[in-house]
Amino acid sequence: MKLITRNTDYALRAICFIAESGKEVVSVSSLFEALGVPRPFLRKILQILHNHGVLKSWRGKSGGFSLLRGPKTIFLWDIMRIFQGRFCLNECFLRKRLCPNIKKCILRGKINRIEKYVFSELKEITIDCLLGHSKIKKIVIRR
Amino acid sequence: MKLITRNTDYALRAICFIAESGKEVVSVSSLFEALGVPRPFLRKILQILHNHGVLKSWRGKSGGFSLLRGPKTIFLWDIMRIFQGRFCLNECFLRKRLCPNIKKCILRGKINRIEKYVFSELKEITIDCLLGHSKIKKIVIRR
DNA sequence: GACAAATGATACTATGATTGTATCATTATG
DNA sequence: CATAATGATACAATCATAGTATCATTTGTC
Repeated sequence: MKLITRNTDYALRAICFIAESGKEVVSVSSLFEALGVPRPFLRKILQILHNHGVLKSWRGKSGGFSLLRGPKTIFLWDIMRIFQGRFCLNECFLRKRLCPNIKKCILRGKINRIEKYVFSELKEITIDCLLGHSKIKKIVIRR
Repeated sequence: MKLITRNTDYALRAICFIAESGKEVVSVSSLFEALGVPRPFLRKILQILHNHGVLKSWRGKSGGFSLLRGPKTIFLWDIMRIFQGRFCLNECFLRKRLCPNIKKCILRGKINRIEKYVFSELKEITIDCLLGHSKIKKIVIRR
């Protein structure tokens, strides 16, 4: 079980790369070469990020994508929400129906406590947290 | 994303029911009636629990399953391991290969910290924790 | 001993989410 | 006006989870 799915992961790699590239606009081509993420999949992911107001896009020749906001104001949590929907560690179903015991369930309470902690930790993480911040502007593929 | 999958969930329900039933041996039939879990699936789950030394089984007419150990010595963690394998919130893959950046990855470190906490919380939970412990021995369907 | 009711073992199927591909339309640059 | 980029969107593959089916074996009861 993964906390972060592949598309969120790829999105993060792409955003970090754009943030660290120092360029105004980064094309799918250069992202593809740098990250090794499947090209059409990467494209789709970038378009979704654009549609959700994370990236700015530039169409036409020498077009590409750039960040709409600074790395300190882009949160991992938001990216996860975009690709993974509502976060929930509990799935209280019994044969596709809500479990009839949901109110009394002791385990549910315990999982919810854990979930709360995980939430709060994840919510702290920004793209800026994930960058290398090395003085030498070396491009590094990172998650 | 679920912390606990359906089969683990059903296994827990079954174990709790057996623990609370007060009977020596509980058949799949009675578990099925009480829990509403798909019968053949339930059977499979119980057999797996038996093979992993969680349940004792009694073959032949009026057979069934019983707990091999007391509820205080059966851990949620063990049941999860049986059905969900090794617990891991990180999946550091890039196109089916281990991500080349795995050592420097900052996100990885953060997820691992969260994982550690989740581990430690889950490891505390025993079947006994999940039981109702009401004086009146009322059978309740619970997770 | 025959039958019925239980589990043992195991192979198969269905479903759904994730992951990825393909294609055509549109836009901007040189 | 050709080319290289994104926009939109439908389609396909893969995989894990969830669930089913079947035959063999064991045991209690009449």
